[in-house]
Amino acid sequence: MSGYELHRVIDESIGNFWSESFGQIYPTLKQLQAKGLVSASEGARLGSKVYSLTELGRFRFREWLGLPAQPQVVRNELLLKLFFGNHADSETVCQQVTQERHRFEADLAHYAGIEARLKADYGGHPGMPYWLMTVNYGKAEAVALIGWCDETLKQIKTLAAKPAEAVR
Amino acid sequence: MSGYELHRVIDESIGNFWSESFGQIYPTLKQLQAKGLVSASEGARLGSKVYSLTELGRFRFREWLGLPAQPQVVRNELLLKLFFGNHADSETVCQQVTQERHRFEADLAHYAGIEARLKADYGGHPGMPYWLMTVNYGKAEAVALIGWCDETLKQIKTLAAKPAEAVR
DNA sequence: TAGCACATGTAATAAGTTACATGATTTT
DNA sequence: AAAATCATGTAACTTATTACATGTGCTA
Repeated sequence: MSGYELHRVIDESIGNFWSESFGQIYPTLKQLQAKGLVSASEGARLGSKVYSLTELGRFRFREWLGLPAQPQVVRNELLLKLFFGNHADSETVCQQVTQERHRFEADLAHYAGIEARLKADYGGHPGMPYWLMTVNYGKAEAVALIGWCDETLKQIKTLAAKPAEAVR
Repeated sequence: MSGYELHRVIDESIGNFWSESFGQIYPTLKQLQAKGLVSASEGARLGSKVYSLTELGRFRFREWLGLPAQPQVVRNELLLKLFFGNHADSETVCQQVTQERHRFEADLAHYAGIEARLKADYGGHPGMPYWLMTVNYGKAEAVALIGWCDETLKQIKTLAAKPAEAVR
């Protein structure tokens, strides 16, 4: 597909856990072409290009699938702020946690939408079971962290009510 | 504290969800000093500096605590590979998921260690309840995702056994 | 014909890691 | 005396986003 199309498809399919900008996509496609991993042909419009994996590219792709996935470096601003929670008033901290809870709720709704659209548009596709597994990852995470938000909000309120007991 | 100490303390306290390298720490301390948010004084060693928050710095810090936490852009290589699971054999995919499961188990053990050390070394500290909340976040996430790993591994094995039924 | 979606690409900027260079102090 | 730890700092590099510049082709 074209770089433009690639961008849209990435957003729509794996947007929950991956993203690429045009500034990455276009230069990378050129590099991949230089390495012989993709080939370009004329698109429908003037100046547009349609890329396909070469045989070498497909081989390298499968090779990559077997390489152990590297975990990314996590930077969680909510937790950073929560860590210093005793320097803020409890309302401020609750606001932060509540906002995160809303975010996870929105994620869940989003996942439900994706799942429905996926099943409606691509029923029977061999990739489907794997696509749903990635959605389930997000769901499992969101459900667990909504539970954490609720528990944490309760704890913060308890702390605010009886600050003397909090330190025990 | 000194830049060096800051690096160590960050690793030991909030290392689960935040990290800073020397290449960030030293230039940033200088910038903070230029802005009047921290002040530097002579350390115990020749050439070493000990930084403290100024009153303005402490004010800005509290201000920052109230600003809504921004979620970071997630890039999950495991899910990216899993998404293309139908292009690999099921053993390869299982390996990836199993590796992730090991990672989460290791995280859990790590959190247990942190919690024990925290309670032993800083019992009664007013920050403790908040510190434990950040640990609990990691625990909740890890437990949920270990569950997802188990469920996913089961599904992949089912797919491998009856590929024809998989797509339904 | 105006506006939107399609389409490519580069430059400026941001954010951060790694490696290197250097040296003091403490511990073994 | 050697090794480890404490300590500062810079330069090179990597990775990625955002904004900008430019233009095509369809549709209301």
